[in-house]
Amino acid sequence: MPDLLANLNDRQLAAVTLPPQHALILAGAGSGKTRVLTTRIAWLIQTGQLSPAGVLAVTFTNKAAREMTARLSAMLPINPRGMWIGTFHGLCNRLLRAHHRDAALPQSFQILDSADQLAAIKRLLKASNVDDEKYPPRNLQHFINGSKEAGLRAKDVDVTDDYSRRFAELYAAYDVQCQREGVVDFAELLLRSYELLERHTLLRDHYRARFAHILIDEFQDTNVLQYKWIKQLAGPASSVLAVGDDDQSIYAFRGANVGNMAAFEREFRVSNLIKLEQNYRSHAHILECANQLIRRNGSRLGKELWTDAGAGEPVRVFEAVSDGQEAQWLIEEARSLIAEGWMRNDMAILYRSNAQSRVLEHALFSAGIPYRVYGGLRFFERAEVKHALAYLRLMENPADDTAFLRVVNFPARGIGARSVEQLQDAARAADSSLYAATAVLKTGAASGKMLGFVGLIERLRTETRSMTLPEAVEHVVERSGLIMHYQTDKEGQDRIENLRELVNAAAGFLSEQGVGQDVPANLGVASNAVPEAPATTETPSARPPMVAAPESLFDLSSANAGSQTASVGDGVDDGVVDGNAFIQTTPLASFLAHASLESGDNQAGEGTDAMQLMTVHAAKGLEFDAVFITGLEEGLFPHENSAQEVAGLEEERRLMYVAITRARKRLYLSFSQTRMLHGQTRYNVRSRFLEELPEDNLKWLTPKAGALRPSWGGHGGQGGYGAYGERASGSAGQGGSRHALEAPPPPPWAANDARVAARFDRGLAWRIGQTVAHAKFGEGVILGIEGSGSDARVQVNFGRQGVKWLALSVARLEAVN
DNA sequence: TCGGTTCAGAGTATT
DNA sequence: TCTGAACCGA
Repeated sequence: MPDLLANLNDRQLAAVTLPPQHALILAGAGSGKTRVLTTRIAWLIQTGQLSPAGVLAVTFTNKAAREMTARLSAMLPINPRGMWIGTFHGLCNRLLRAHHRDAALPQSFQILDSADQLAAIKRLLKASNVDDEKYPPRNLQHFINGSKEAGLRAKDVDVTDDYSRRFAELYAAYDVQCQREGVVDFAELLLRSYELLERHTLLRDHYRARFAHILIDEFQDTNVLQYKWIKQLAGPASSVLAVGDDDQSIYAFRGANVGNMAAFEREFRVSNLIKLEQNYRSHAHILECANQLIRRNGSRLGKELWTDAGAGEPVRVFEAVSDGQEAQWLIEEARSLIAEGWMRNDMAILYRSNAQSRVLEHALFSAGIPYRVYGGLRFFERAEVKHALAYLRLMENPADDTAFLRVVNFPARGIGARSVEQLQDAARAADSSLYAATAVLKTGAASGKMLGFVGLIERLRTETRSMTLPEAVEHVVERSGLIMHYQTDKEGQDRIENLRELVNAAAGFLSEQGVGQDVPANLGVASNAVPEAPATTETPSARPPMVAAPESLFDLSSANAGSQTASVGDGVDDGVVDGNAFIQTTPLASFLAHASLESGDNQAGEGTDAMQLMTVHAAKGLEFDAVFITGLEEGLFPHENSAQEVAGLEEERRLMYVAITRARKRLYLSFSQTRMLHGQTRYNVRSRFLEELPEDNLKWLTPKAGALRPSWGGHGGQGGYGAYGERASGSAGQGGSRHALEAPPPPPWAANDARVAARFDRGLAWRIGQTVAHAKFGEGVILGIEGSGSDARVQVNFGRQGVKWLALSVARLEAVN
């Protein structure tokens, strides 16, 4: 047996071999966090202190869960499937499937992703005749999710005025609608299983006794509800190990509550706080920058990274004239790295916002450098894939109105908005699903077409009955008419490819689950083990409502005392319920859940050696030999929407900290004096974060201009803007860049720069782009000029002081340079 | 039901 | 500048 503890440093060793008590591990970037987490589990099992079934390990992303599982199987000679390792949502799904009756859900409840949820909300607003101008669907969605993530049902929400009262009412109506349709949104997965555990004490006690060790990754990213969920599952005999890094908390905007770390320390009386501060990733110059920067944040738990890997190279800083020039410089730099043998895969370009990628992509494309952009549409989010899934969902759960509406007329079968509205009215009157309401519709051509659609779904269900999951998916993709529809579409080839890929995904899913490929998609694998078989009613009219009436919606408690005992006894201990959630339901249902919970990779081409482009957020958790952090400008990074408040600014600073700590060997920071944003050229001041880095660890590739002042000052003519060659040779002269650029041909951005330059000279005393000084606000750059004479006003970007309009007759401005 | 036009808005994002 | 959504006419 391999020695698990070999090569751990003292702190890591201490964390891995902690006694069974609650503990908080403050794990700095690159400090071997995942290794500690997995080795801890392996060590506990290997030393006989813990059985695999006693493990609950929670992550945020499927990727992290997969990595943990993979590392564990490499360390231990056991099948990690017996452990509960997964995302919060994945584990909640598992819990709810296993105890669906106690949770008042149909066994094959469907999961709404954010887009589905928004569609459901829009439908609700329309049905309730709500003015969606006054109550925008997106706001309501935000409100609902925010409330749920705080652990609040509609009745618990603080109502302060008519407006919020209406929101709360709509929240309640939305929950009723979801319940009627047998669907749950992401937040509901969490909240529902939280309530399940809260109300069913037997169930809760069972799991509390079972999970001897609970481990949570990225604890700084947990929201209030997730923390409550953990508290629900942690019993008197459980040990909770929370691993996180408050300095890498960058998701407050989506509900993460760093305060959970301090709360955990207090509420669990944590006596074991271990800091992992030795960094195995970056050279010292890079770490020094990270440390110095993050020290400016208040209210940290406190941590300083160190390395014994040596100083390495200083961090290079480049000032560009335009975003185009920034991109061009970056390409030259990347090219020389590639020439030196660096892998493109090991080089990343980071930016604060997605909009910045365009210029970079354009330049990379023109230069013929392969690149890969992270983000964007994921596989299961593609329209054609969602269409196919909607057919499958409808087969599984006819009450799913969201799925119904998505495909009732796709491919087009002559069912227009009018017919759908009629159907919706009928459904509302009968308090039934749209699917069931088709039987109620008596008259009109609409009725016939609707019945035809329902007939199609019924047929698909019957025809696929004895097929395996991939066969069934293929059958549906074909017979729904989707393939044929896309064949006539001239851009449909890719979509057809994706539909074929969906069939592969289904096959891959089966083998991942370790289930034979010959199991019928529609049949419960172990349906005998489940008290009630899935509903198999044939006709829509005869199909009973999927779930209990809305009145009983949140009555998860007393009435079920009997079944509570039963479900614990039923399955938990003989492994049925605690096994893979797949076992309790049909392959199709679990595949659909899988599709919702794991949106899939966003792009192919992972194998190719390409430069990696992504936002700083997306880079969290990754590392690269060389990293370019671009667009380090006030207003962009830190972003103008965040820089006004201390909390916002500190999160931006943590974001910068995350960005810096991605780099192993070489780090480049760049900013540009001008940047195209929203179709307009913006004049920017360099980011304050650059001032916050220790000068000793930096190497300026361009001369460092005075504080926060662009260096092009008052030169208005075009000459100043062909300055790239000038500038670059200057930096080479300073011994800066290794590959001096010698008077290149007019670069592609020159034209734009010339336009920019032309705008400077308006014959006024002040020019756009000019640097000025103000007694109170300091130095800034003129962004715009309005009016004339005594009415003349100028708009000035004072960097951290913000953008101000100043009347020239009042404000005393001085030209700088 | 479709295709075109018009308009507003534009940050980061996992499940 | 670019995108997505809403709207209108055929």
